[in-house]
Amino acid sequence: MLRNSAAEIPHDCGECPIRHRAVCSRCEADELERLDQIKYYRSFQAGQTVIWAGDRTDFVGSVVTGIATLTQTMEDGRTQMVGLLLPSDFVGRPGRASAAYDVVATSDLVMCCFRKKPFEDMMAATPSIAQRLLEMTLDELDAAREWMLVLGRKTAREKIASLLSIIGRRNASMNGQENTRERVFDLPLTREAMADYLGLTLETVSRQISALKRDGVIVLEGKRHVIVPDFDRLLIEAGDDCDGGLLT
Amino acid sequence: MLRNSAAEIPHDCGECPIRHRAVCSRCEADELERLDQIKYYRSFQAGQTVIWAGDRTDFVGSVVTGIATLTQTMEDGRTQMVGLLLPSDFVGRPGRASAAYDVVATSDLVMCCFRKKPFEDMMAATPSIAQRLLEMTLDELDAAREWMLVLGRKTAREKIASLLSIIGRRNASMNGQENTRERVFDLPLTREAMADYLGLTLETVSRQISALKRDGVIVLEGKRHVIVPDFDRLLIEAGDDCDGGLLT
DNA sequence: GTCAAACTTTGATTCAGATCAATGGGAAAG
DNA sequence: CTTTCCCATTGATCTGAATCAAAGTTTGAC
Repeated sequence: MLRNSAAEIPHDCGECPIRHRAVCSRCEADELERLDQIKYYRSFQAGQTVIWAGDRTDFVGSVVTGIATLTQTMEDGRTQMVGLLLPSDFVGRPGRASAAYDVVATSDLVMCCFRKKPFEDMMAATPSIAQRLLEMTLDELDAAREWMLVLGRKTAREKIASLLSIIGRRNASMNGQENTRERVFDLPLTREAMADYLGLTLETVSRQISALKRDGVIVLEGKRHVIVPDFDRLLIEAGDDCDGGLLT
Repeated sequence: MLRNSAAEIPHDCGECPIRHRAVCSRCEADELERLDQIKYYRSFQAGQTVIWAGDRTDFVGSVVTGIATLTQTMEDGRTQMVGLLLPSDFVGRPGRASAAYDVVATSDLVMCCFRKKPFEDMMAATPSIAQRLLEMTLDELDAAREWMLVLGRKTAREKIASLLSIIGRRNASMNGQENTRERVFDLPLTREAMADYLGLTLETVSRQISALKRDGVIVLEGKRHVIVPDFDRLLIEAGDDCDGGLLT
């Protein structure tokens, strides 16, 4: 059963953990105040579907804490993940009536939602929101295009190494532990979810993770806790340029 | 040798073939006039590289006529196309100093370019441009995500059928011949370019096109001219919903 | 007209990853 | 403590697409 824990959630934008990265990050105090009037928090449990593809949606919003996935499914059941939503990522498309993809909570999840119509109105009147959303959308487009290279041209081993390096990188940028040779993080995804992300089967994911472990590229503690002794080595395994690719 | 045929290009926005679809489509007369002052046309011959990945770029712009591709290349030479640029599509990213991808003219190409700094300034001051660019970027993101499903989960035959259906659809929407059972168009890409788009080899592309021809899904006249007797049949071969997917 | 270059098709063989099939934990429920 | 369920690993086999190889076709240059 759904237990809505909105009461435990901080409602003050000043203390919001994604205040400086989300769609509202460029808002002034008065703009935040107006956003505050149309916002509300929603909690989801791990495994819950947040939005069904094709459904009408009456809200957009930001991931505050937790992780969600954006997934596309074919009639015969084949599925492809098309986005991984981490804290501060935006969900929904202003100007569109129905959802294009399934959104599923991978961990327990808290979202800061805005009623759609008021948000659209506010966006039209508030350049700082529209500008930030454009910037975030362009970043997502770049990520999607990098992912197209992974899906289209990389081997299974390179795909796994690519996914690990992306998670390792995003994790480091949140903890401020960049530029360290060793990196440690938890995998937020099951083997099956990784397979859906990478266009592989879960068996192949498992085999390639075992292979990377055997070759000393990674060390596993349990199923989810990953230690990368030499991050550059991982990037080489991913087929990436060592300098970390295109983003600056 | 490069022959710049700018003299033959219409400079009047009122007669521009992409006036109603490009990034400037929502501009008023006075805004167009200001854009006019920072715009210039450039022509490229088929095969010419418009922008090299990593290069500093001092312009952004729109494809006016012709077709270009957006391509990513790994050190060992594997390449993946990550975008197909048709008339009205936008090239370049405001706010970024260097190009992330190679842009190559697939046919003879005319672009309407804006010097970057003035364009960025104007975007900040002109909501109609920023709004339209956001809309176009969201559309591209949707297209990229649909492509991720194609790359990650579809078979070679489905990939070819998907590409043909996308070209057939975009072509129909430009000629206003929607809703016809039969559709006719020219392939704007070589077999190799199709392979780069689909994450296949050119041999597999050739084989699957031959197979679709043998099975009567398509009729070929020459190498490039395609007749699709029953477009719904093609969509089924592509593994898509017959209703044409998510866009409305 | 011949020739060269670029593009395309088709065939034979190989191989990476899918599929089919057990087996192995670990955590929560009883 | 045992059972159950979910997730993960590992093995055996199969197959779709890659790779290697050779012609065929079209176009434009000379």
